[in-house]
Amino acid sequence: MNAPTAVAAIAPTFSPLYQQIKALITQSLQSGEWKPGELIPSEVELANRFKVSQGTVRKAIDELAAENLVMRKQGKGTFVSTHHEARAHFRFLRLMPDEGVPHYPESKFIEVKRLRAPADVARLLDLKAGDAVVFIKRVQSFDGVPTIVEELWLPGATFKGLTAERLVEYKGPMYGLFESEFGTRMIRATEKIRAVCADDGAAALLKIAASTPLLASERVSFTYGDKPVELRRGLYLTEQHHYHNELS
Amino acid sequence: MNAPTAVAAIAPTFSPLYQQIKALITQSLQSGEWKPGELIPSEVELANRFKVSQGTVRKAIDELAAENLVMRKQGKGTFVSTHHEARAHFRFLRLMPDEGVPHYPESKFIEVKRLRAPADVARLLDLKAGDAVVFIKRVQSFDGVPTIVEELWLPGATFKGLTAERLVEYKGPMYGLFESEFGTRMIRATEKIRAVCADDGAAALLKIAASTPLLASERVSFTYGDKPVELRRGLYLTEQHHYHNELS
DNA sequence: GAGTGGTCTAGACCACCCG
DNA sequence: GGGTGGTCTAGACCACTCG
Repeated sequence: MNAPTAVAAIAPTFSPLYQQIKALITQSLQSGEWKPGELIPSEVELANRFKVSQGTVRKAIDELAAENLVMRKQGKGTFVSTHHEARAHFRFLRLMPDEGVPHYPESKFIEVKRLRAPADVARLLDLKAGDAVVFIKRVQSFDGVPTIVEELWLPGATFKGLTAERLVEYKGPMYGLFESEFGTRMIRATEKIRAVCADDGAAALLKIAASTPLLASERVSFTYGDKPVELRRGLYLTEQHHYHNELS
Repeated sequence: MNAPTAVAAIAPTFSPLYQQIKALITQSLQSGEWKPGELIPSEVELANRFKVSQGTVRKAIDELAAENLVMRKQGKGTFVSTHHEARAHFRFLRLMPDEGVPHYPESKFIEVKRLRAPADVARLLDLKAGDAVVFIKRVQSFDGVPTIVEELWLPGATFKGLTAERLVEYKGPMYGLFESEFGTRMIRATEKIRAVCADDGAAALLKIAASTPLLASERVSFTYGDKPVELRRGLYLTEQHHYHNELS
């Protein structure tokens, strides 16, 4: 493996063993061999399966834990991460109340429909313009105060059978629903944030004056293999809340 | 070490060896034994010094590297991180151009003076109201377009001798100056972001209409030991730029 | 070729959880 | 008491850098 060839090696042909193990474990996560919330085999068991030492498996799992794909619990084992836990809820929700403890908002769905992807949406979701997408529009409120108006675009192929009923009856974060019902786990996301003036539509939904300044966020979320699976455009009212970020 | 006592242990008295080593190395970084940009002793050397195995030193340095306090370079050694490098420049500057490659803005200083800390500033900087602080106001421009107006508050005791001249003549990011001239390295920061309307002052400096929506950021930066050493309140024009964030 | 960080192994022991 | 992850060690070898 990684033997020199007659021509100079262009690409880095060397891949550490623990990275290969990590890739194998990731495959099992992706294929659903171990589902979110479940216990994965112990380190010694995986070491035997892959014919490597425990230390090598350990280093692979270390990285997966750092990327929030699994969670280690001393004395119990290693578990597949899930969006169904308090810990995970605030990983993607960065809007915090200026006073008081963070909590999850209530959702009201305005619109849920299937349509064909506009060019800009298609580009961000790695689809072709005209491909089927699910469009969702909702308003979220903290303690009854409408604060977020959000439009989501999801690849239609992945989210077949997603209806307004499913969304309404489901309690908890939407990423939990996506994970349980559609086998799609959001791993990471990139966000672009700017300041804008509320247009008439947003102003009406948030019950504020038009031209109130709002935070505008465009988020693209990715699942395994860096595949984009959600475009979310949100407007945030930041009178009683702020977007929290840690720079490190 | 960590011996059981007659009474039940209340606090977790156990601290892994590598954490203790990490703390010792951090002390040396803080004390200036190894300065930013410099090479620190090799892993074997540190292992000998601390009478532990190389693996233990390695794990300590692994964490320091993950926290951006040091940088490893295979074949060369481990270096103390510094803000004088391209890599570091965009760790704290999250405003990116919508088009084109990120680059550093030019600064124009509006005001540099020493005064007594208002109550809110004192609280965030862990000072007493009335303590001496340095106040800086500046405008930053990308390609000649004024885009950021920023007010900084710094503890007067730490930044003795900081003058407008030093700021103006210094080329490069301000954190580089703070590091080189005042021995204060910014390690991490927390940021609160909201949308606001430009007031007359900001509008004049940014050459925009009053009531243009702007991103308002309040950042508190910390040095070693989680000590707050900078409060920065910025207004960002997001017509041609956006605040970039990675959620993971 | 010597020195550095990076990988891999094997084995011992510790802290934690649970039946 | 037996299983799990967590720590620590000692030693071998690999990849990279530089004189």
